[in-house]
Amino acid sequence: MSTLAPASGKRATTREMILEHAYAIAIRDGLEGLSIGSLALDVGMSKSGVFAHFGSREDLQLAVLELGQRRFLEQVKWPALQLPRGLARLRAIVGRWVDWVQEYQSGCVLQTAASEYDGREGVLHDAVVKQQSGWRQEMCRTVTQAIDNGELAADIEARQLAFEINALMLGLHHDAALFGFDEARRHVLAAFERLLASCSPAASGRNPS
Amino acid sequence: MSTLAPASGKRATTREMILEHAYAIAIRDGLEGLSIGSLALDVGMSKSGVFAHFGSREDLQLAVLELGQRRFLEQVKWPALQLPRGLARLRAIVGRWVDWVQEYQSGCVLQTAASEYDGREGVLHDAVVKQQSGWRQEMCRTVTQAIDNGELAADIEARQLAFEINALMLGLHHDAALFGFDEARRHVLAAFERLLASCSPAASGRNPS
DNA sequence: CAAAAGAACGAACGATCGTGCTATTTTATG
DNA sequence: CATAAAATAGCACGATCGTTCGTTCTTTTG
Repeated sequence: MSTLAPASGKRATTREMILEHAYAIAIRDGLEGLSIGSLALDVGMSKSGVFAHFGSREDLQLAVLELGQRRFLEQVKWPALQLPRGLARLRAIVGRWVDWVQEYQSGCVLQTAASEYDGREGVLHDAVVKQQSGWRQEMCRTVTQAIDNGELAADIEARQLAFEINALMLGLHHDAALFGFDEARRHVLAAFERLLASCSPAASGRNPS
Repeated sequence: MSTLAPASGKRATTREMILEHAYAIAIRDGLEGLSIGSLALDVGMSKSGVFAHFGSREDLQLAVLELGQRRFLEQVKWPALQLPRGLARLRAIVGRWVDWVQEYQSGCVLQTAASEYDGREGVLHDAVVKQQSGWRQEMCRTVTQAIDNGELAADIEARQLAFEINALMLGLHHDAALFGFDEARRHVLAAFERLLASCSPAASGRNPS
């Protein structure tokens, strides 16, 4: 029992190493474009060796999707949680979200998966819906906290504002990939600031109803 | 030369019939999920019979993409052109665009293709970029005409507003597919109206700079 | 060091992929 | 109706797909 193995055991170690490569492939080619053969070639193992670590291709895809979600939360959510609830946290989330899109410009696994599996049914579809609706709910919660703080107008519909912010990030992703990141970021940040201004409790104008 | 053949010849006729089926498949499975074998099974022909109508799979995908673009323009752009230039036309475009998303809820070929080929290079990537940037430019032009008409504030950046409208439609597509169309439409229309209001020349507030 | 356990390999499977080639059938022409 | 031309079918190819199975190599355990 003098296991010098790195705490997690060899099995888990190589599994994570494989997942890392799979994640990189999925960023470029999507979860549907991820094949066990090319993955094995990439990690320098045999097909069956790679396959043995996941019961099936579907389980591999699921694992990659979960890795993407974990990365997203680590990079966007957790750091923002250190800021006080409300507007400050909302700004931090959006800022880090923009950085996230910049890092994975040519394909965030979560958004790619969303458009790959939104029409089909199956385990992956369910996982995508769960992931997307969960994150949306967290965005709603943060917006609600900003309202409770009095930092956003009281008559704001949290779901409406969360939808609009999400749409802006989709637009960022789309434009960054096709036309270039810099201008897309300018557009997103300008739109977000104007959106917040129109939601300010001092604003006399219309709010996202 | 007593051709009773329907004007376009048999070749073109069956080609269009095949394209129709390919379009339907691409809506569900994307252009990458479109295979000649399954398409042949769908139209009730042999693989080689279908293949002969397009020089390659890539040309088939290109043809489907072009069909999608033609459909989009027919359903969204052309009808809106009958309205006077400016704000009325912009509203018509957005309205018909929403209807378009409703019709092809589980996958507009254009958006699917955009997310499939934004990271790769090749003929399809180029076609997608050309299509997307062309349409964006048309949106910019309509916005500019509304400004020239005095229906939108003079200091509005057309590219910014066009980006925001496109982002809203991406959000509609995303939410409609994952969470249901009706609420997504509510969100989009509310956001669009608020966006227009904030761009009104009478508005004292900030505009999309 | 020997024995048991685990991890990776290599080969093969049936299927499907896109793409050629050659018949055969269907259509249009004189 | 005969004949040329076009459209489709049929077959096969090399590749790759996900998956299974038995063997070999490596690691851990007693």
